[in-house]
Amino acid sequence: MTFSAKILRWYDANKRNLPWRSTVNPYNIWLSEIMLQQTRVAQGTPYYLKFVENFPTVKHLAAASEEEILKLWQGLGYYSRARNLHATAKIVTNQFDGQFPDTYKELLKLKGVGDYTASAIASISFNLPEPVVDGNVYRVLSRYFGVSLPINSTEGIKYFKTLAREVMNVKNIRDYNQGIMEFGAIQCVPSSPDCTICPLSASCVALRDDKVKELPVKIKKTKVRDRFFNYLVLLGGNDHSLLKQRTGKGIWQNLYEFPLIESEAAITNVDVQTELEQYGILDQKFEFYKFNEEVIVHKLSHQHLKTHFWIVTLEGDVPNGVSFQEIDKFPVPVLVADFIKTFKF
DNA sequence: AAAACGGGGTC
DNA sequence: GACCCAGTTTT
Repeated sequence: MTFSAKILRWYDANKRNLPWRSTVNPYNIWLSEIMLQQTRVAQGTPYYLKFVENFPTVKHLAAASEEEILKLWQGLGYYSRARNLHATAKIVTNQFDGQFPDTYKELLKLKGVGDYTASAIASISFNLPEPVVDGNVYRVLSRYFGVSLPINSTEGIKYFKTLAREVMNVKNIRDYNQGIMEFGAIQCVPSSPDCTICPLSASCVALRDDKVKELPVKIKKTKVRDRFFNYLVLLGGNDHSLLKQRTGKGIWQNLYEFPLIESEAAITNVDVQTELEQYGILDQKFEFYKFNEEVIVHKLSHQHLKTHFWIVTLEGDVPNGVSFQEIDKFPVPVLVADFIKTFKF
Protein backbone atom coordinates (compact mmCIF):
# COMPACT_ATOMS: atom_id res chain seq x y z
CA MET A 1 0.00 0.00 0.00
CA THR A 2 1.21 3.51 -0.78
CA PHE A 3 1.97 6.17 1.80
CA SER A 4 -1.13 8.17 0.89
CA ALA A 5 -3.38 5.11 0.93
CA LYS A 6 -2.25 4.33 4.46
CA ILE A 7 -2.91 7.90 5.52
CA LEU A 8 -6.40 7.77 4.02
CA ARG A 9 -7.17 4.48 5.72
CA TRP A 10 -5.90 5.75 9.07
CA TYR A 11 -7.90 8.97 8.72
CA ASP A 12 -11.11 7.11 7.95
CA ALA A 13 -10.75 5.13 11.15
CA ASN A 14 -9.43 7.85 13.44
CA LYS A 15 -10.68 11.26 12.39
CA ARG A 16 -12.16 13.53 15.01
CA ASN A 17 -15.60 14.95 14.66
CA LEU A 18 -14.85 18.67 14.34
CA PRO A 19 -17.39 21.44 13.69
CA TRP A 20 -15.93 22.50 10.32
CA ARG A 21 -15.79 18.93 9.04
CA SER A 22 -19.52 18.79 8.38
CA THR A 23 -19.25 21.23 5.47
CA VAL A 24 -17.02 22.18 2.56
CA ASN A 25 -18.43 25.69 2.35
CA PRO A 26 -15.42 27.92 1.63
CA TYR A 27 -16.54 30.52 4.16
CA ASN A 28 -16.49 27.98 6.98
CA ILE A 29 -13.27 26.37 5.78
CA TRP A 30 -11.56 29.75 5.41
CA LEU A 31 -12.74 30.87 8.85
CA SER A 32 -11.54 27.68 10.52
CA GLU A 33 -8.19 27.74 8.73
CA ILE A 34 -7.42 31.34 9.70
CA MET A 35 -8.32 30.60 13.32
CA LEU A 36 -6.18 27.49 13.46
CA GLN A 37 -3.02 29.16 12.21
CA GLN A 38 -0.44 28.53 14.94
CA THR A 39 -3.35 27.57 17.17
CA ARG A 40 -4.42 24.25 18.63
CA VAL A 41 -7.77 22.80 17.66
CA ALA A 42 -8.84 22.76 21.30
CA GLN A 43 -8.13 26.47 21.66
CA GLY A 44 -9.63 27.53 18.34
CA THR A 45 -12.84 25.50 18.39
CA PRO A 46 -14.89 27.65 20.79
CA TYR A 47 -13.94 30.74 18.78
CA TYR A 48 -15.02 29.09 15.55
CA LEU A 49 -18.40 28.25 17.08
CA LYS A 50 -18.84 31.81 18.36
CA PHE A 51 -18.02 33.26 14.97
CA VAL A 52 -20.34 31.06 12.89
CA GLU A 53 -23.12 31.80 15.34
CA ASN A 54 -22.60 35.56 15.19
CA PHE A 55 -21.65 35.65 11.51
CA PRO A 56 -23.35 32.82 9.59
CA THR A 57 -22.06 34.09 6.23
CA VAL A 58 -19.20 36.17 4.91
CA LYS A 59 -21.67 39.01 4.38
CA HIS A 60 -22.53 39.08 8.06
CA LEU A 61 -18.83 39.22 8.87
CA ALA A 62 -18.25 42.01 6.37
CA ALA A 63 -21.09 44.03 7.90
CA ALA A 64 -19.65 43.83 11.41
CA SER A 65 -17.37 46.46 12.89
CA GLU A 66 -13.69 45.70 13.41
CA GLU A 67 -14.19 46.31 17.11
CA GLU A 68 -16.92 43.69 17.28
CA ILE A 69 -14.69 41.18 15.51
CA LEU A 70 -11.69 41.95 17.72
CA LYS A 71 -13.86 41.53 20.81
CA LEU A 72 -14.92 38.05 19.71
CA TRP A 73 -11.31 37.28 18.78
CA GLN A 74 -10.05 38.44 22.19
CA GLY A 75 -7.77 35.82 23.74
CA LEU A 76 -6.98 33.95 20.54
CA GLY A 77 -3.85 35.97 19.80
CA TYR A 78 -2.17 37.08 16.58
CA TYR A 79 -4.73 39.83 16.16
CA SER A 80 -3.64 40.70 12.62
CA ARG A 81 -5.57 37.56 11.71
CA ALA A 82 -8.78 39.19 12.92
CA ARG A 83 -8.09 42.44 11.11
CA ASN A 84 -7.21 40.60 7.89
CA LEU A 85 -10.29 38.42 8.34
CA HIS A 86 -12.47 41.49 8.31
CA ALA A 87 -10.68 43.04 5.31
CA THR A 88 -11.01 39.84 3.32
CA ALA A 89 -14.68 39.45 4.25
CA LYS A 90 -15.35 42.91 2.87
CA ILE A 91 -13.50 42.21 -0.36
CA VAL A 92 -15.24 38.88 -0.92
CA THR A 93 -18.60 40.45 -0.18
CA ASN A 94 -18.24 43.66 -2.13
CA GLN A 95 -15.96 42.72 -5.00
CA PHE A 96 -16.73 39.01 -5.48
CA ASP A 97 -20.44 39.13 -4.66
CA GLY A 98 -19.94 36.95 -1.61
CA GLN A 99 -18.24 34.14 -3.54
CA PHE A 100 -14.78 32.97 -2.47
CA PRO A 101 -12.17 32.46 -5.19
CA ASP A 102 -11.93 28.82 -6.29
CA THR A 103 -8.29 28.55 -7.31
CA TYR A 104 -5.08 28.37 -5.28
CA LYS A 105 -3.64 31.35 -7.11
CA GLU A 106 -6.61 33.62 -6.44
CA LEU A 107 -7.03 32.46 -2.85
CA LEU A 108 -3.40 33.33 -2.22
CA LYS A 109 -4.14 36.98 -2.97
CA LEU A 110 -6.50 37.30 -0.01
CA LYS A 111 -5.15 39.05 3.08
CA GLY A 112 -4.10 36.60 5.75
CA VAL A 113 -4.11 33.70 3.29
CA GLY A 114 -0.63 32.32 2.66
CA ASP A 115 0.60 29.18 0.97
CA TYR A 116 -0.78 26.79 3.56
CA THR A 117 -4.24 28.35 3.85
CA ALA A 118 -4.69 28.77 0.10
CA SER A 119 -3.86 25.08 -0.35
CA ALA A 120 -6.17 24.07 2.47
CA ILE A 121 -9.17 25.95 1.10
CA ALA A 122 -8.46 24.86 -2.48
CA SER A 123 -8.27 21.20 -1.49
CA ILE A 124 -10.91 20.99 1.23
CA SER A 125 -13.55 23.22 -0.34
CA PHE A 126 -12.88 22.65 -4.03
CA ASN A 127 -11.09 19.29 -4.01
CA LEU A 128 -8.19 20.74 -5.99
CA PRO A 129 -4.88 18.81 -5.88
CA GLU A 130 -2.87 21.25 -3.76
CA PRO A 131 -0.71 19.80 -0.98
CA VAL A 132 -0.89 21.37 2.47
CA VAL A 133 2.28 21.70 4.50
CA ASP A 134 1.67 22.71 8.08
CA GLY A 135 3.57 21.86 11.25
CA ASN A 136 2.01 18.40 11.34
CA VAL A 137 2.96 17.62 7.75
CA TYR A 138 6.57 18.73 8.31
CA ARG A 139 6.81 16.31 11.19
CA VAL A 140 5.20 13.36 9.43
CA LEU A 141 7.20 13.75 6.21
CA SER A 142 10.52 14.46 7.87
CA ARG A 143 10.21 11.35 10.02
CA TYR A 144 8.69 8.95 7.53
CA PHE A 145 11.14 9.86 4.75
CA GLY A 146 14.04 10.64 7.11
CA VAL A 147 14.59 14.22 5.94
CA SER A 148 16.86 16.24 8.23
CA LEU A 149 16.72 19.49 6.28
CA PRO A 150 15.56 22.24 8.67
CA ILE A 151 11.85 22.74 8.14
CA ASN A 152 12.14 26.51 8.60
CA SER A 153 15.02 27.08 6.19
CA THR A 154 14.31 28.38 2.71
CA GLU A 155 15.63 25.17 1.20
CA GLY A 156 13.66 23.02 3.61
CA ILE A 157 10.38 24.80 2.97
CA LYS A 158 10.80 24.27 -0.77
CA TYR A 159 11.92 20.67 -0.39
CA PHE A 160 9.01 19.63 1.82
CA LYS A 161 6.47 21.33 -0.43
CA THR A 162 7.79 19.36 -3.40
CA LEU A 163 7.87 16.13 -1.41
CA ALA A 164 4.32 16.73 -0.18
CA ARG A 165 3.18 17.17 -3.76
CA GLU A 166 4.88 13.97 -4.86
CA VAL A 167 3.30 11.77 -2.22
CA MET A 168 -0.18 13.31 -2.04
CA ASN A 169 -3.32 11.45 -3.08
CA VAL A 170 -4.76 13.35 -6.02
CA LYS A 171 -7.95 11.31 -6.18
CA ASN A 172 -9.13 12.25 -2.72
CA ILE A 173 -7.06 15.31 -1.83
CA ARG A 174 -9.83 16.60 0.40
CA ASP A 175 -9.53 13.73 2.88
CA TYR A 176 -5.85 13.09 2.29
CA ASN A 177 -4.78 16.60 3.27
CA GLN A 178 -6.90 16.56 6.40
CA GLY A 179 -5.72 13.03 7.03
CA ILE A 180 -1.99 13.74 7.01
CA MET A 181 -2.51 16.72 9.32
CA GLU A 182 -4.71 14.71 11.63
CA PHE A 183 -2.16 11.90 11.59
CA GLY A 184 0.49 14.36 12.75
CA ALA A 185 -1.78 15.78 15.43
CA ILE A 186 -2.95 12.44 16.85
CA GLN A 187 -0.44 9.72 15.99
CA CYS A 188 2.90 11.20 14.90
CA VAL A 189 3.00 13.67 17.79
CA PRO A 190 6.03 15.85 18.59
CA SER A 191 6.98 14.18 21.86
CA SER A 192 7.11 10.43 22.50
CA PRO A 193 4.87 9.12 19.71
CA ASP A 194 3.64 5.56 20.20
CA CYS A 195 5.27 3.99 17.16
CA THR A 196 4.17 0.51 18.24
CA ILE A 197 0.65 1.24 17.04
CA CYS A 198 1.61 3.28 13.97
CA PRO A 199 0.38 1.95 10.61
CA LEU A 200 3.42 3.50 8.91
CA SER A 201 6.03 2.02 11.25
CA ALA A 202 7.14 -0.74 8.86
CA SER A 203 8.46 1.79 6.35
CA CYS A 204 9.29 4.81 8.56
CA VAL A 205 12.92 5.84 8.07
CA ALA A 206 13.15 7.73 11.37
CA LEU A 207 11.93 4.71 13.30
CA ARG A 208 14.29 2.38 11.43
CA ASP A 209 17.27 4.66 12.12
CA ASP A 210 16.20 5.61 15.65
CA LYS A 211 15.85 9.27 14.66
CA VAL A 212 12.25 9.88 15.73
CA LYS A 213 13.40 12.09 18.58
CA GLU A 214 15.68 14.17 16.36
CA LEU A 215 13.13 14.88 13.62
CA PRO A 216 11.95 17.27 12.42
CA VAL A 217 14.98 19.57 12.55
CA LYS A 218 14.19 23.19 13.21
CA ILE A 219 16.51 26.17 13.34
CA LYS A 220 15.77 27.83 16.62
CA LYS A 221 15.67 31.54 16.99
CA THR A 222 14.31 32.47 20.33
CA LYS A 223 15.16 36.00 21.32
CA VAL A 224 12.91 37.29 24.05
CA ARG A 225 13.19 40.87 25.23
CA ASP A 226 11.91 42.32 28.48
CA ARG A 227 9.59 45.30 28.45
CA PHE A 228 8.37 47.22 31.47
CA PHE A 229 4.72 48.25 31.46
CA ASN A 230 2.96 50.54 33.94
CA TYR A 231 -0.77 50.90 33.44
CA LEU A 232 -2.66 53.78 35.01
CA VAL A 233 -6.12 52.63 36.00
CA LEU A 234 -8.10 55.83 36.45
CA LEU A 235 -11.05 55.87 38.83
CA GLY A 236 -13.02 59.03 38.26
CA GLY A 237 -15.77 60.48 40.41
CA ASN A 238 -18.14 59.90 37.53
CA ASP A 239 -17.48 56.15 37.60
CA HIS A 240 -15.40 56.35 34.48
CA SER A 241 -11.96 55.03 33.68
CA LEU A 242 -9.82 55.66 30.62
CA LEU A 243 -8.98 53.27 27.80
CA LYS A 244 -6.79 54.04 24.82
CA GLN A 245 -6.62 52.22 21.51
CA ARG A 246 -3.19 50.93 20.48
CA THR A 247 -2.21 52.17 17.06
CA GLY A 248 0.82 51.91 14.83
CA LYS A 249 3.21 48.99 14.78
CA GLY A 250 3.83 46.26 17.31
CA ILE A 251 1.70 44.11 19.51
CA TRP A 252 -2.05 44.31 20.03
CA GLN A 253 -2.75 46.70 17.20
CA ASN A 254 -6.22 48.30 17.52
CA LEU A 255 -6.91 46.71 20.89
CA TYR A 256 -7.63 48.87 23.94
CA GLU A 257 -5.68 49.27 27.16
CA PHE A 258 -5.29 51.65 30.09
CA PRO A 259 -2.95 54.63 29.69
CA LEU A 260 0.50 53.07 29.52
CA ILE A 261 3.86 54.29 30.75
CA GLU A 262 6.59 52.11 29.32
CA SER A 263 10.11 52.34 30.67
CA GLU A 264 13.48 50.92 29.71
CA ALA A 265 13.90 49.29 33.08
CA ALA A 266 11.91 48.59 36.19
CA ILE A 267 10.73 51.78 37.87
CA THR A 268 9.63 52.20 41.44
CA ASN A 269 7.35 55.16 40.90
CA VAL A 270 5.38 56.74 38.10
CA ASP A 271 4.86 60.36 37.14
CA VAL A 272 1.09 60.35 37.27
CA GLN A 273 0.77 64.13 37.08
CA THR A 274 2.56 64.40 33.75
CA GLU A 275 0.63 61.48 32.34
CA LEU A 276 -2.73 62.91 33.36
CA GLU A 277 -1.87 66.18 31.66
CA GLN A 278 -1.26 64.28 28.43
CA TYR A 279 -4.86 63.21 28.54
CA GLY A 280 -6.15 66.68 29.22
CA ILE A 281 -6.81 66.01 32.88
CA LEU A 282 -5.58 69.19 34.53
CA ASP A 283 -5.64 70.66 38.02
CA GLN A 284 -7.14 67.56 39.56
CA LYS A 285 -6.33 66.17 42.94
CA PHE A 286 -5.57 62.49 42.92
CA GLU A 287 -4.18 59.64 44.97
CA PHE A 288 -2.51 56.57 43.60
CA TYR A 289 -1.04 53.26 44.68
CA LYS A 290 0.57 50.25 43.10
CA PHE A 291 -2.05 47.52 42.69
CA ASN A 292 0.27 44.54 42.35
CA GLU A 293 3.39 44.59 44.52
CA GLU A 294 4.72 41.49 42.78
CA VAL A 295 5.38 42.20 39.11
CA ILE A 296 3.09 40.44 36.64
CA VAL A 297 5.08 38.84 33.83
CA HIS A 298 2.95 38.41 30.75
CA LYS A 299 4.76 36.17 28.28
CA LEU A 300 4.51 36.55 24.53
CA SER A 301 6.58 34.69 21.95
CA HIS A 302 9.21 37.43 21.70
CA GLN A 303 8.54 39.61 24.73
CA HIS A 304 8.15 39.36 28.47
CA LEU A 305 5.95 42.18 29.66
CA LYS A 306 6.82 43.01 33.26
CA THR A 307 3.79 44.88 34.38
CA HIS A 308 2.45 46.93 37.25
CA PHE A 309 -1.05 48.32 37.46
CA TRP A 310 -1.41 51.62 39.32
CA ILE A 311 -4.77 52.65 40.71
CA VAL A 312 -5.30 56.40 40.36
CA THR A 313 -8.29 57.82 42.20
CA LEU A 314 -9.42 61.24 40.98
CA GLU A 315 -11.57 63.67 42.91
CA GLY A 316 -13.15 64.92 39.71
CA ASP A 317 -14.39 63.35 36.50
CA VAL A 318 -12.56 61.51 33.75
CA PRO A 319 -13.29 63.39 30.53
CA ASN A 320 -13.79 61.15 27.48
CA GLY A 321 -13.62 58.14 29.74
CA VAL A 322 -15.28 54.76 29.63
CA SER A 323 -17.96 53.97 32.20
CA PHE A 324 -17.23 51.08 34.55
CA GLN A 325 -20.28 49.29 33.13
CA GLU A 326 -19.05 49.50 29.54
CA ILE A 327 -15.47 48.52 30.15
CA ASP A 328 -16.06 44.85 29.31
CA LYS A 329 -17.27 45.72 25.82
CA PHE A 330 -13.89 46.79 24.54
CA PRO A 331 -11.44 44.33 22.96
CA VAL A 332 -8.41 44.20 25.23
CA PRO A 333 -5.29 42.02 25.52
CA VAL A 334 -5.45 39.08 27.94
CA LEU A 335 -3.05 40.92 30.25
CA VAL A 336 -5.60 43.73 30.64
CA ALA A 337 -8.63 41.41 30.66
CA ASP A 338 -7.13 39.44 33.54
CA PHE A 339 -6.64 42.62 35.53
CA ILE A 340 -10.21 43.81 34.91
CA LYS A 341 -11.49 40.43 36.06
CA THR A 342 -9.48 40.65 39.27
CA PHE A 343 -10.16 44.28 40.05
CA LYS A 344 -13.93 44.53 39.71
CA PHE A 345 -14.86 48.09 38.89
C1' DA B 1 16.80 35.49 5.37
C1' DA B 2 15.27 36.88 9.70
C1' DA B 3 12.16 38.94 12.85
C1' DA B 4 7.64 40.07 14.54
C1' DC B 5 3.36 38.59 15.86
C1' DG B 6 -0.31 35.83 21.26
C1' DG B 7 -1.81 32.77 24.03
C1' DG B 8 -2.10 28.29 25.91
C1' DG B 9 -0.68 23.41 26.45
C1' DT B 10 2.94 19.99 27.40
C1' DC B 11 6.99 17.89 29.05
C1' DG C 1 12.41 27.05 30.46
C1' DA C 2 11.92 25.10 25.83
C1' DC C 3 9.06 23.55 22.39
C1' DC C 4 4.87 23.39 19.79
C1' DC C 5 0.48 24.67 17.64
C1' DA C 6 -4.06 23.22 10.66
C1' DG C 7 1.37 30.30 9.45
C1' DT C 8 1.50 35.10 7.49
C1' DT C 9 3.44 39.46 7.01
C1' DT C 10 6.90 42.78 7.48
C1' DT C 11 11.54 44.13 7.72
